[in-house]
Amino acid sequence: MLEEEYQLQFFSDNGFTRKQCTSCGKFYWTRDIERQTCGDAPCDPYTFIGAPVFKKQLELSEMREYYLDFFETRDHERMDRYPVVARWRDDIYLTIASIADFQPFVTSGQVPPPANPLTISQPCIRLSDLDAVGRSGRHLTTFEMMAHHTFNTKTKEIYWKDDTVRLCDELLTSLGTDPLAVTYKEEPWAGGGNAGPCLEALVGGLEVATLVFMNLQKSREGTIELNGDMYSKMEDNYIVDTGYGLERFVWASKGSPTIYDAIFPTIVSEIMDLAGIEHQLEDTEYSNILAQNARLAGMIDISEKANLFELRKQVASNIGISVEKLTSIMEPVESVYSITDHTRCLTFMLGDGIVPSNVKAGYLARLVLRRTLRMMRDLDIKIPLSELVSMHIKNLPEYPEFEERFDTIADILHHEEDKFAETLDRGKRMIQKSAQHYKKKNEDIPLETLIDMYDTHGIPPEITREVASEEGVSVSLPDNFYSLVASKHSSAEEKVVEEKDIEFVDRLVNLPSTKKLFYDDPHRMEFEAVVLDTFENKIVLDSTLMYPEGGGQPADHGTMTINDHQIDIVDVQQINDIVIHIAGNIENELHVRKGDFVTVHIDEKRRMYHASHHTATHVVIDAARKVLGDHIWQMGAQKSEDRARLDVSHYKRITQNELNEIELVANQIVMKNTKVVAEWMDRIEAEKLYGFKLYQGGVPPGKKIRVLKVGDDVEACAGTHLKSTGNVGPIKILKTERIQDGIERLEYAAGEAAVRSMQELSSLLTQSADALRVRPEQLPPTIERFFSEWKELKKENDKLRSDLASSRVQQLMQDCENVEGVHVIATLIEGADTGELMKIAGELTENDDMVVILVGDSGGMKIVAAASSDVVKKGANCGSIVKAASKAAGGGGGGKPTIAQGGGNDLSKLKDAINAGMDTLKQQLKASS
RNA sequence: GGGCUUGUAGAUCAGGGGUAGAUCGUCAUGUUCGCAACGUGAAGGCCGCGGGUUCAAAUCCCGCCGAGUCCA
Repeated sequence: MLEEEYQLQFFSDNGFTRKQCTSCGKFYWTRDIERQTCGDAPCDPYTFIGAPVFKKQLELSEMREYYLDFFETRDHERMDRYPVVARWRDDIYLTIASIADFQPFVTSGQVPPPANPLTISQPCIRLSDLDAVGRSGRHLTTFEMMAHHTFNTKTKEIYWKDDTVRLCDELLTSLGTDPLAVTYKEEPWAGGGNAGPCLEALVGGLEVATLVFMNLQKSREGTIELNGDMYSKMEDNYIVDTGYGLERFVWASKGSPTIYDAIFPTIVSEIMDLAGIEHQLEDTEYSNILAQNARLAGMIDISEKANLFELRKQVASNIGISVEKLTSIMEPVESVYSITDHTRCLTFMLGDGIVPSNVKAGYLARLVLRRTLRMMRDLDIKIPLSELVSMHIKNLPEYPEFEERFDTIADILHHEEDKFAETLDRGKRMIQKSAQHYKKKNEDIPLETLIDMYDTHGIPPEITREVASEEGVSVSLPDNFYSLVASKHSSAEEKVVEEKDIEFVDRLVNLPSTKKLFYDDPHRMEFEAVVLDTFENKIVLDSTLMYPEGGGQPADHGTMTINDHQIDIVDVQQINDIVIHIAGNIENELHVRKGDFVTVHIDEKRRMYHASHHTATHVVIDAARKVLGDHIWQMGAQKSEDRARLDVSHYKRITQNELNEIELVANQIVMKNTKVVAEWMDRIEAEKLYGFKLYQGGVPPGKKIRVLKVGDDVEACAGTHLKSTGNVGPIKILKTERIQDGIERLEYAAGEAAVRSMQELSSLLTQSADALRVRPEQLPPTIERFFSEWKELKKENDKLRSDLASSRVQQLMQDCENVEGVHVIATLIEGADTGELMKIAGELTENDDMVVILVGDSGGMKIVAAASSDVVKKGANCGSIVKAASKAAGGGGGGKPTIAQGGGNDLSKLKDAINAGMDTLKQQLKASS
């Protein structure tokens, strides 16, 4: 990054000099002429622990208010926070920074900022340093990024670097920071396709703020290189993106040994009590250990296991105790810190409506939740998670929405606890079995099993080791366990590259946006338009009434007439703002040219069916939310002519009662017959008015969005709809399906389709009832009766068959012939199937010196041979007897020496089969005698 | 979105082409004033559903449904 980017008027006016750090070699700005190092760890150790850098100690809420108020009085507009789950983004699940609130449309300039300049304190969640949380003394999964942002354009600059640094500096000094202690380190920043110069504000070894001047974007033609990527200047809009860590400010104001003791001391101490740990920060020796640990951890990246050991070694030697002693002191304390942090993370996640799942954001919630449960288990903390979350909610009165949602949150947590307990139980049984297996072989449990337990069954390796050692089998757990798991995945992954009509897309760039008439004129089904371009079977018009596929609503169909020629339009797609009509029945050439006038008729029925299912979808989600709760979010939707489906987030299976209730409520909404209202609104205004619930079906681009109200549901929606809910007609929910953990799929039909599906259902009923000669309402008991009778008859049949078999045994004994000194019975048993033959054979061979070759003729030819064990000793092998016999019958067979079965299709070969069997038996007996 | 595992008696699981099993639980019965414990015996299975391969499928293959889990 260029040096002049950092030459600010503010620095020269205020006696700053630019220096190079003697330790890391990076450049920084300071007022302190004596200073040698940049102020950042590891060049400078933490000095604020035990010696706060601010004059006053402030709690989280006080500090947040101080900050927001500071910027508010300096002409910044205060913004409400955004949710921690980034519903408005499709590239990230969680809000990771304050600027994420304004990406991508505000930062790209497509949408004007909600205020300019603005200030906000945005709760963020980052799970990338999960292992360091609790251990480093400073890492958190959840933090608030306080920020002031400006969005500057070519025509209007609010403020840029000078004012940004000035405001930051004023803020720090207003809190009582010694101006000489503040340094600003130059550190170019890049992320998410943008980049720019950046200054890190450092006090007492702690980075308290990051001031990013975003003025570059990734570009192939760019001339500025950063981290191996090329960037070019953004001329039209350049952005001040700052981030001040609220929790760090509070920590710096208190100077406590760890950030955790600064921000939620009461919860930490409550959990310490529960874990039976004496957490006496007044105890100077104990406090010193924590402080030493945090100071050194500030200088080492402890996500590596080896580094953690190194940290322990240093702290131990500084304090003069053994590493083992230190570890035994630190580990439980670190776990408590981590539990405290993680439960706060869960509070925000669940409070903002994430439903734990095995996919997407829900998976991240479950990951944090299970980590927490594991640590609680290790510390033998037995209270439910909901109580810990409840402590956080009480501690966060600034977030009343969490309190409101607590019942649902607690329910979700209990549900998750049960699930994890079941997973662990299942896992333990598997490990016990596996351990016993290896114990017999006198071996350790192999690494493969350890990985499999985790990867396939979700059992953490520590638990595998623990359970195995209870069984007396040892397991070696390598340090790089998780990367071994990861490598197992990466080797199996492959990517499929999609081919696109690049040539066509390139031509689209030069075309104007297609005028979409279907919003203003939703009921007109015929229009004329001018052809702007064609490509193979694709036609672009200047305007259209045809709805392109989008928002789960399929494209309109129709016919296009040009002169006397008719073309079927079988698909309509939208690329950027251009609608493409795709023809189905072209033979060699499209009889349409640029500039032609065409008349288009839309398949009205299809459109109406789609519209009706689309409106019904909004009705159903409204009903689902009313019945199941506010955590219901649309996770996907698809409409067709005869049905529609909606995927919603929900943490348990929808019961039949709930389903009935949803169906009822949905139909009540229909019967209320309220108007369906669509209006184009300013995006920011709509978000302010309705919140992010707008984006159930994804985030549409653009400054203005189409806001659609159906019943109490308000969403950004581009689909075609009916005029009022009454027009939907009946809604019949056809089924639910759990497509993923935490996601339920509802399938339903609306209007005519609903009537037809109900007719189908009742016809199924009457058909079933007719088959049983009963009235439909008699079906359940009748079927019950039939089924149990069927079972009884089956049993009786079995019993009779075996009775029959025994009675035949007597009779068959008379047909016994003597072959090579053994008793042989070889005969046809009419109407017998394999099972019957087996029974007879089994019983006959209870006699000594007995061989039977039985043939049945039920469903083809069945052959069973059996021999008593003494004959087997004499060389008889029924497997080969049956093989030979069934081969003669044109089939195959086999089995054990004592008993075997086979068969063939050719009943006329019956004699041949018996003879072949006999021959084989004779040979066997001869051979061994 | 991708990967892996899995579905057998009320529960937990074995069997992995050749007559469906074990343990616990249930019921009956014996010993007991009664209970527990124990002995003896019995009941209890569309082997998730539907196709296919085969003489033969719980078992192999395909599809569907259900459950679990790791990752992006």
